[in-house]
Amino acid sequence: MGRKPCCSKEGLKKGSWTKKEDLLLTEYIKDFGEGTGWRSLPKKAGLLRCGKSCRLRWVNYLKPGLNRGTFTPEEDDLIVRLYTLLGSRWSLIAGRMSGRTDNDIKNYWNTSLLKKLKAQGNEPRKHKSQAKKRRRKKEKLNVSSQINRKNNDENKTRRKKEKIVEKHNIEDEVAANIEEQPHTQNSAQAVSDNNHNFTSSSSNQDGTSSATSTSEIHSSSQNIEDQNQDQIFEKLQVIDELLLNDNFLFPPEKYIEFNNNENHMLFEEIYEEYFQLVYENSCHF
DNA sequence: AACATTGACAACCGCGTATTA
DNA sequence: GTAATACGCGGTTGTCAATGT
Repeated sequence: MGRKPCCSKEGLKKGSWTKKEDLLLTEYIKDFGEGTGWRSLPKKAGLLRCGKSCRLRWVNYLKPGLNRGTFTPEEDDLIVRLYTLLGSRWSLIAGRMSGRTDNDIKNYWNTSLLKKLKAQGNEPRKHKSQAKKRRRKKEKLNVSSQINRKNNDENKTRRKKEKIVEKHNIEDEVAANIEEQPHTQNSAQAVSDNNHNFTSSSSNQDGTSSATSTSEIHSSSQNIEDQNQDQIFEKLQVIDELLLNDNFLFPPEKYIEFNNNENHMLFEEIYEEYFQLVYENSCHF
């Protein structure tokens, strides 16, 4: 049952990579490609490293096409905006920045950019830690019995289905509104001018936030005050999936309305900001 | 010159999810 | 369907050079 046993870590080298190791890894990948499995790569390439370490070294340092130069002001701006929208989803952010790795951006953010922003008084609102979210999720699971776990799995399947339905709803609604709604001028600039107004102005006093899709907005006037920030991120993830779907073309006029109990803010602005960023800088289109 | 501090970045660790037998 | 394993991600730590005292 299961895969063959994992190799022991005993005897494997740790710490900084030598030029010789870099060469061995580069040569191996040049000859056999990346898709041969990181687990078995070190042995085949003659390296005393674990596959994980090899992958990291390749992805963050040796891979051709990496931009290891200093970050430009334009890149700074892009990182700040994407962080505001996506939080510390570094891989997502890196995916929209040509030649930059998630590790690079994360390091730059933690060591330089954040300090720079703090000094300017523009510190973005801190997003929920992804790791903490995971831990909370795990704690819940630990409390659960086997039956609850099973229920969790069932719920997971159900949520997956719901997400697909929601995704389709957003596509339909957004498409239906292309011709109905005029394109908001300079909304991206407005968002930019307000700095992180997506996360700040949309937050309630108790720290909660609310969001909704166009289908919800147009179909009812239900109160969404109790929807929390996680749901906003889920919406953004849906948008993200849509954006990354080659078969789905996203005209800039499409919008999703955003709402909360304090003020009314069009999700369109957020989306448009996001869309503009992706258009200007993405390697995915 | 010696030591302390800071900054930058490489690398590791733990975890969740996907994949596989 | 289940458990073991592989992979990828985010958070954190370690290391080393530059700078300050």
